[in-house]
Amino acid sequence: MPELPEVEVVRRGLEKNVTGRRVCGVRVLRDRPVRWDGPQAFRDAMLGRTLLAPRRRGKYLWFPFDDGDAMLAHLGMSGQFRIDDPGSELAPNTRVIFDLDDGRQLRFVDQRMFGGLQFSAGGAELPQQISHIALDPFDEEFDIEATVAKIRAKRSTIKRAILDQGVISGIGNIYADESLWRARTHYDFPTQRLTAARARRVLETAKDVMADSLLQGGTSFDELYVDINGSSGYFSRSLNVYGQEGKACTRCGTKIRRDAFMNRSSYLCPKCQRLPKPLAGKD
DNA sequence: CATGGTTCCTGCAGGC
DNA sequence: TGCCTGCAGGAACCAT
Repeated sequence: MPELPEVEVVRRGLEKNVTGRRVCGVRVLRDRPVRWDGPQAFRDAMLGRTLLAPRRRGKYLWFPFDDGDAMLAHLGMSGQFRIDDPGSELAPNTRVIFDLDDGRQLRFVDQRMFGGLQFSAGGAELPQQISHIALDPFDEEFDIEATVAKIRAKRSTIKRAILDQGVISGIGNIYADESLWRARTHYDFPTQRLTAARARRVLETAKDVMADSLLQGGTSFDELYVDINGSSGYFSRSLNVYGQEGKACTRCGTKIRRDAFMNRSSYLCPKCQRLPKPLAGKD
């Protein structure tokens, strides 16, 4: 599932391959992933545009045009960008194809179609559609102390807070679990009871985990996440808790547990990651 | 307004 | 064998 490191791997691949290219053809094979004003309008808006180096905030990616507009993209669960020769076989679930002026194609592939593409008028610097998305920890302007304060002010729990893209962007279920394990913090730790030091540690750890993953090309479990050439990353080998139910914690040997959480999963070491003592009750 | 639950999608694994 | 259910999950959307 593409989270920040996976999206960044894709962005880097695209940067090398689409920067300066002009879009001279657009084919929408499936309407659903086009999240803007219908496929025909999208096609018209994209035709003839010259792409600059793709940019990223959190899990969002956008292609600025040389005229100030942009195409905004999100990979969702299973989205991929591929650069291919026009004659090559289409990957299953290819949704949109862009012909580039160097004779190659940029293809958007997405099995589950949680991802999508949209046109963003004036969005080259920052698409207005994502102005509510917080900075990610790799952004030069990311303010860790402000983020710590934001988290501690919430009436929620730590994992919900770091998954909230309006608080800090780029973190999904995998890196949330891995970060909380490394920071020895339970996913349900109440945000209001976090010390500033613990909140800071969780955020610093999240950046570390994602940086480590980036060095290995991201996390891949199957064909659902690959880079622009269709290759997988290797970080799945380094996972300590995510998907490791029943295996021994690499720190203490306790069996990793899977809890249902937010209609999905949370993996944790029940010994390393504990809840704070309950506050004295009113009764 | 803040918070948390629901929903969109497809393909695959596991049970019967 | 084949059908059915559950599960994977980002984020928009909706209800409280």
